[in-house]
Amino acid sequence: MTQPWDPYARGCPSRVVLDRIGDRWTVLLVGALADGPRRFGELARDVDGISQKMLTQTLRSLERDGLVRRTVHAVVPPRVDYELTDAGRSLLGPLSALTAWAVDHMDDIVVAREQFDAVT
Amino acid sequence: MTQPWDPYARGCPSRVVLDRIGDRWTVLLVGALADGPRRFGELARDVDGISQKMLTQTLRSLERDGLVRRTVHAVVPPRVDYELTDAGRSLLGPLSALTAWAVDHMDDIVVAREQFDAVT
DNA sequence: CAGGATCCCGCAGGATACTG
DNA sequence: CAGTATCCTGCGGGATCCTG
Repeated sequence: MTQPWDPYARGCPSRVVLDRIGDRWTVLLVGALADGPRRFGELARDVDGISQKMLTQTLRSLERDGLVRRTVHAVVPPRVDYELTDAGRSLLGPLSALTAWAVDHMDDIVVAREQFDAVT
Repeated sequence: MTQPWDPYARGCPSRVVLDRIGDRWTVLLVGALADGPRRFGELARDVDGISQKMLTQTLRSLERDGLVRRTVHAVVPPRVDYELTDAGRSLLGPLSALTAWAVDHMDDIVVAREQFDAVT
């Protein structure tokens, strides 16, 4: 239980990673790439509500972190594929556990909120 | 695999939950409460870098979602305990999987970033 | 089609001061 | 001690227009 690293400490590298997860779109995007390579436009359509700017930006961050590989095909019109690296795929497990939890508990949470708001 | 709910859809309640996880402090705070009840001041000290405002705010959100229970002891000086509810504790599993992943991969990620930045 | 470049607004969130 | 109240700023992030 005693971890060599303390995620709660400000300087800890693992916290950097947690911050990345804490990005609104990262989780959604990794999930959207779960089933294989996707093109820019596909991702824009799949992840509801994301802007091109955020899509580009998040994709870059993931690429920078070595979680996503970007492949440019020299054709016209341009074609660019994004796919998870091995590291990226390894994140899928923990993430799906999280979304599963989300789906399992969303009803309870919605109810809890309504009760809380009713009192306040 | 085919979920009845689509977390990628904007209106899906599960997305609300994901947004909550996507809060910078939520994950850290839930982790800090893992071992049992904690007082306000303890949490402020344990979670490095959090401001009082954010601590209060995040704690409220968690309480509102039914993940944390707030107990006020009528003594002077005031004493307030925060502890995870059953629902809150159920989040611990998925979350620890995530932090474990973070600790496991942080080195790779740091290296990947340096390489990426070196090229760019 | 895949993005880069800009403009701009809202609000997350920090710092500080005050209170029961 | 455990907050609330207020002020203020950075930047997250959307909308829009442009290019190879």
